[in-house]
Amino acid sequence: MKVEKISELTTNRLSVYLRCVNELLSDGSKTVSSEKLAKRFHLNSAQIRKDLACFGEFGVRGVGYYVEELRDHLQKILGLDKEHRVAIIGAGRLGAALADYYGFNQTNFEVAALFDTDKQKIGTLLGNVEVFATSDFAKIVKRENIDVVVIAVPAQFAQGVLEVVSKAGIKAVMNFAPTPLKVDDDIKLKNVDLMISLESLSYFLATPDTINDRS
Amino acid sequence: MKVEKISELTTNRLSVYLRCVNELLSDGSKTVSSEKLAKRFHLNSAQIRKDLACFGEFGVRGVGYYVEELRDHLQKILGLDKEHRVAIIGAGRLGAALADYYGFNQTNFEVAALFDTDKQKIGTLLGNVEVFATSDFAKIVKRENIDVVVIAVPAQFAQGVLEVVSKAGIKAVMNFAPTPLKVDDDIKLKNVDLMISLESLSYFLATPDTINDRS
DNA sequence: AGATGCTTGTTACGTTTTTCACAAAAAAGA
DNA sequence: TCTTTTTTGTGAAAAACGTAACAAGCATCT
Repeated sequence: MKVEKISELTTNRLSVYLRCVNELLSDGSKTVSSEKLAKRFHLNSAQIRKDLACFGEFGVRGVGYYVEELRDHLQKILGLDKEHRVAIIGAGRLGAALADYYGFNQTNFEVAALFDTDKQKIGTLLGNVEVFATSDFAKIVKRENIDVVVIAVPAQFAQGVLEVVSKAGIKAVMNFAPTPLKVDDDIKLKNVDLMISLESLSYFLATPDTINDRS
Repeated sequence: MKVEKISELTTNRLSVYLRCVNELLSDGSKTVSSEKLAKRFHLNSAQIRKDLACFGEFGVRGVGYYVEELRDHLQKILGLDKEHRVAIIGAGRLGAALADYYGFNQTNFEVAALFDTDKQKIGTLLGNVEVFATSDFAKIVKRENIDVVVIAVPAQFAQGVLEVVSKAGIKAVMNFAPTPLKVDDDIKLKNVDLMISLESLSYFLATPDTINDRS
C-alpha cells in the first residue's frame, strides 16, 4: 500500500468502480478479478489494481476481490458510509431540477434546503424541500447540519455566494455557474461547467478529423 | 505552430480563455499579455501561450495579444462562429432545466426540440420548446437541422437512446445519465457525471488531509 | 506435501501533460 | 541607429499518469 497523494483522477475512477461493483452485486457475483472487471466495463486491469492498492490490500491472490467486501471498502473510502446533507443555492430551474435529481437524493445524500433571494420563492416548497432566504444561509446550515453546497445561481452572483458559503464553514462545494471562482485552499470546489462541455462538442464538429478518446 | 494532435485538455482550456478574454473585452482592454491573463485568472502563462500556439501565431512579441482578435480566433477555433441546434432527450426536470439553461440558449446554441416517450408530455411546450415523441427523432433532427444532442434520460434507457441518436447521424452527444455508454469512434460523447462529482466531494470530506488542486 | 494455475500488489517503463527557461522578435527610448 | 524592454513561441526538463511485466501469495489438484 502506497501512502502518496491520491490524485483526483484516481478517486473519480473509484466512483466508477463502485458503480461496476454494484452492478456485479445485483448479478449475484461473489468474487471478481481485476481482469474480469476490466473486460466487462472497458477498463484497464492494472489501473484498477493500482487504484485500489492505494487504500489497502483488498484482494486475495489467486481469487480476486470479494465483491461485497470491495463495495463496502469503496463506500467507506468515498465517505459514502456517512449521511451528507446538501443545500442548493439558486432555486431557479436548474436548482429545482437538481433538488429532484436522483443522484442528489440517493441513500447517502439528501437535499435539505434550497436558497434564493427572490421573496416570491422564499418560504415555498419545491418538491419536498423548503426555499430559504440566502441571508439566512449560515443559520440554516447549522440547524440542518448541511455539509455539501451546490451553487446554481447566475454567473455574476457566484463569487459572492461562494463567500457566504465559505464563511458558514462549508468545505465542499459544487459549482454550476460558468465562471472561474476563487476559493481558499481548504475548500474543495468542484466545477461542473456545461459551457465547456458544449463548446468541446462544438470544437469537435468544427474539427471532425479528431480521433475520439474517452471523455 | 505545431501540427500535432490537440488534446481535450487543451480545447477545454480554450473555452476558459475565451471566457476570460470576453471579460477583458467588457473591461475595455485592447491588448493582453499571457502573463496578465495568467495572473488575473490563476492560470499558467506558458500554458496559455502553448495552447494558443497550437492554432497559429496570434500574439505579437513585446505587445501580447490583441484582445478582440484573440476572441475572434478562439470563437472560430471552437466552432462558435456557426449556429448549433440542440435537441434534449428526456423532458423530465433535468431536461426542462437544461432547455431553460442560459448556456444552452446562448448566441450560438439554440434548443430546438425536446424528446420524450411520455404521451402526456408529447405535443406540449416546455418553455418555448416543443416536446416530440422519441420515435420521431430522426425525422425532427432533419427537419430542425439539429447537430448536438443532450441525453437526459434515466440510466437504464441511455444506451438505447444513444443508438437512436447515432442512427440519425448525430456526431456530438452530451450524456447526463450516470452510466458508461458504448459508442462509435466517429461520435463525440461528452459525459457529465454529477454522481462522480458529488462522490468526489464526499471523498474530500472523508479525507480532509488532501491538498486542493484545480478541479 | 509438492506442483500447477491463477491473480494480486508493485516495480519498471513509456507516454502525456505541465512547467521552466530562453532565443527570437517587436516596440520604445536614447 | 543602437540599446533596452517586453513578450512571444518553443525546445528541453520535470511531473503526472497509464500500461506492461512479473515476483509473491493463495488455492486447488494430484
